[in-house]
Amino acid sequence: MEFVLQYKDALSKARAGEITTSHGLIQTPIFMPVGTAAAMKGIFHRDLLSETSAQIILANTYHLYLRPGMDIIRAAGGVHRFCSWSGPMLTDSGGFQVFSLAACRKLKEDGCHFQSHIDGSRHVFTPESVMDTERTIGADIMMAFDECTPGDAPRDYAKKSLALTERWLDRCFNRFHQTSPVYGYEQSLFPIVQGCTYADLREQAAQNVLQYKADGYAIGGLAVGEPTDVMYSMIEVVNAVLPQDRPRYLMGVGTPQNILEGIERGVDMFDCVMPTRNGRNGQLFTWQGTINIRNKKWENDFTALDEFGTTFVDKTYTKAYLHHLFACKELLALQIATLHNVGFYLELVREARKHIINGDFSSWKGGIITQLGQRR
RNA sequence: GGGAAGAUACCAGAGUGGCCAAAUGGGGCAGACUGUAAAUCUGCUGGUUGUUACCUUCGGUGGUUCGAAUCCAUCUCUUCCCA
Repeated sequence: MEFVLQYKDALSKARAGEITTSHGLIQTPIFMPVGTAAAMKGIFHRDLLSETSAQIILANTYHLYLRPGMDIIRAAGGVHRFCSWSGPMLTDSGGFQVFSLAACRKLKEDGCHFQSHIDGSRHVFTPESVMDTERTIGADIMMAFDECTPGDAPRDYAKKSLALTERWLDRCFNRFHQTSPVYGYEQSLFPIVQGCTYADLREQAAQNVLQYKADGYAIGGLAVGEPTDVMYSMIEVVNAVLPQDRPRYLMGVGTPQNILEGIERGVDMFDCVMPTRNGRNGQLFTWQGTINIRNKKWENDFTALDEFGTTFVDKTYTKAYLHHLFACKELLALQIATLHNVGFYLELVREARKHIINGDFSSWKGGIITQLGQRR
């Protein structure tokens, strides 16, 4: 994997660059749609490509490990072939499930002991086993196995948690270097900076990951309960330490506003379930802010779904029609809303990149934030 | 013509003397959702009022009772069964 930093904004930390992977180019800043089980809920990969111009998508180690299991992925020839996506892919390690499935797991020094949310069966995820699993899945970018620390963790816990993540990180890189790609193309491993909401822990964590000379670096453990302003300041602390010549990935973020603020602070890559999940729940992201298409006010609005939208659904369908589809719980509603939202997110980062290159990112961003609404 | 059951809030449907402004679904209205246990979850859904409180409601009318959606009488309507 290679990263070329192409443009740097004069008035902010915003950057535009290009990542080269074995499965193609990624122009940054980029948003990566989340397809946890190697599927974008409600969108054909074909449409993801042709309608939203998605350049890289996510899948999840924990979920793919449980279903369909590594035997099937290996037999399929890796995740790209299995799900028919020929572009770049990234796998999260299961570190987020340490957080989101806290109710069914025990953290130990060796790793995380999960009890499957599907059938209750027990599975131990160690840094080594996760590296092996991510090798088998075969994504272009593998994430280190970490503990995603809750945003409201007290300092003592955050410190202990970070220390565990750092010991695991060392084991991840050891295993990563001891093993080879299964399918012949290169894979990269990104470490994840934790440290919760404590600036000194974040800075120390950022310093610590530098030793691995990774192809890219991630900022994790944000947008997990802490105030948004705190998230922004943590990004600043970490990005001040991370190298300029490697991509920075802010994990799990976020709202359109969060993404613009992240870009302004030097983040290159984002992922979030928000456009897909919220879309399925009737929330549409637009340049005028979010709308809840289930609200009665759209019942007789026969204007285009989104006159500024870039996907075919935006001009093909009306707000009234999508409102109706949600009221009837039609499957088509989920497809339309999801495609629209993912299309919007990718248009958002394309525009950001364009304005970074044009040299007017800051003023453009200010205007857009006003348009979207300051909230969140 | 004879017999039986029933009428409850937008709909369906519990309740069968006080704890009932009335369970539960559905529908409706709004909100939440950030490395996906999520096509999910939460709140509200007679009126006025600040969660206290009061007022008007359980087919109509009239009773019994300290007190009625609940008991009695009667009327109207609905459904089913037998001819």
